[in-house]
Amino acid sequence: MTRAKSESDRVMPGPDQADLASHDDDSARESPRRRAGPQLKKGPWTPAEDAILEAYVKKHGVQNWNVVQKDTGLLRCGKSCRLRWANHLRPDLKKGTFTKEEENLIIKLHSKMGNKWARMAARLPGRTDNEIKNYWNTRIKKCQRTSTPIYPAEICLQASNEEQHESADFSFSEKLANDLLHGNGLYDPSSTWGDFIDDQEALPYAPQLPDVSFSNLPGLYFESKNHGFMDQVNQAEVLKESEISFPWLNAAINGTFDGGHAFSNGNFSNSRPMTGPWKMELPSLQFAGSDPNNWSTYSRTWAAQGANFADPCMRSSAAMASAKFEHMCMIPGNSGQLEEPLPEAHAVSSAENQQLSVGSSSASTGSPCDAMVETSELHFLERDPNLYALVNSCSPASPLCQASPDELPCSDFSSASPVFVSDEPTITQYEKGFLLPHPEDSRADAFSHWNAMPPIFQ
DNA sequence: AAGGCTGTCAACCGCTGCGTT
DNA sequence: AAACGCAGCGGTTGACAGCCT
Repeated sequence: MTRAKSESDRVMPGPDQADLASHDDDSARESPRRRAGPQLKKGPWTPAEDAILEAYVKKHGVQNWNVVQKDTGLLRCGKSCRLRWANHLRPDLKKGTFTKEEENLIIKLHSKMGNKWARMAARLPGRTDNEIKNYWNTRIKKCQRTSTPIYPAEICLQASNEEQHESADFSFSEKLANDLLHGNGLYDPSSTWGDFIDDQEALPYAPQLPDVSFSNLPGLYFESKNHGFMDQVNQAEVLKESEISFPWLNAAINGTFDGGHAFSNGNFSNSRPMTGPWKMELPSLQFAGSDPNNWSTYSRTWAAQGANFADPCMRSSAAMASAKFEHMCMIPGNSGQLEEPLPEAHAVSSAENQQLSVGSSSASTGSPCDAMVETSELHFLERDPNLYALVNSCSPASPLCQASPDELPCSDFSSASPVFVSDEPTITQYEKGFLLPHPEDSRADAFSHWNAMPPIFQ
């Protein structure tokens, strides 16, 4: 849809109008925590306010935004000033709709980064994170409505080719994420895992598997509004598949148990150091009850399921989701957010061998695994012989399973920091050919809109 | 013509990381 | 080490305009 007015033509409300609006705003949205001081305006900026802010920034530069209000008399908080400047008044802003090239770039970047709008904006000169975010959200809606792939094949292919030039290392995770993205309407059902590994022409456009898969892939299934994931998945097969298709996963878990190494961040690192914290978001699973002390039951229940996945890639994806979910959710004694939903999981244990129906609520609502898991609690494998057997049955042919614990993409479990929050990267080395992405390239949210997936998931 | 729907945009909110005290 | 403040980020919401029926 084309807007009648360009950004620059957009009619700002006049001062009177804005004032009226802001008064309404203030009375309705006044924060009780607001500090004493002048009543700050909210709502649309007036041209006069813009002029004041612009003049101030041109004169003093971008420094302490909270000072702006004091110095200029603007009745806007520092945050509001900063936002206004960054998104509208900056001289280097490019106005107007995105060009086709920019759109393609956004799609490509999103396939690599996920919802890292600011980072994407840095790659799009003159564009703001807000613009990109709005564009993407609109795109998501559109794709959802039309059941079209979020990542068009040509874009993915392009990204694939470029990445092959950019990196000499074939990223296992990228391949894997590619696999997952095939589920995004782009999946080639003829592809096998072997092909996946061997096929250098496969699309690495959606790299950074660990974060992708673990934080978001579960939602791919769990958030499906029309079908319960568990209605379709043979969990035993899923777990088995995980051994075949995701040796590193099992190896990682193995490492956790055997060598004190694990993917404790829920992320893997390549040779570059991991920087910054990592929070894993997990699917929202809604059960009728729970056993607060036995998440492992869940894995057994899954393993007992008896349906089939139609294609290997979906199984692969599910396997990852499954394994990760188990990995996290079976950890007893999780603190924080995990405890609250724990009772819901009780039904799982009491409903063993029954098919689970998985809720479709958004991942943001009280997921059992929406938690920061304490590393000190990661002895879950010891408590679940079934899973222990599973993870130890990792294919010996897989590179990572042959790797020593030190080679595994795992962080030190002895750390007291939360499992999925990493302050200190400890993973630096991988089996050759299985390099995992740098966190900064990780698409933490790339699959955050899986509920917008085409019919293959619906 | 009117109302509903959709797309676009701007802005706010809460959270997090980081630097400073 | 803890508290605090600031900057930045991502999610969400509301307003508005255009399209469709």
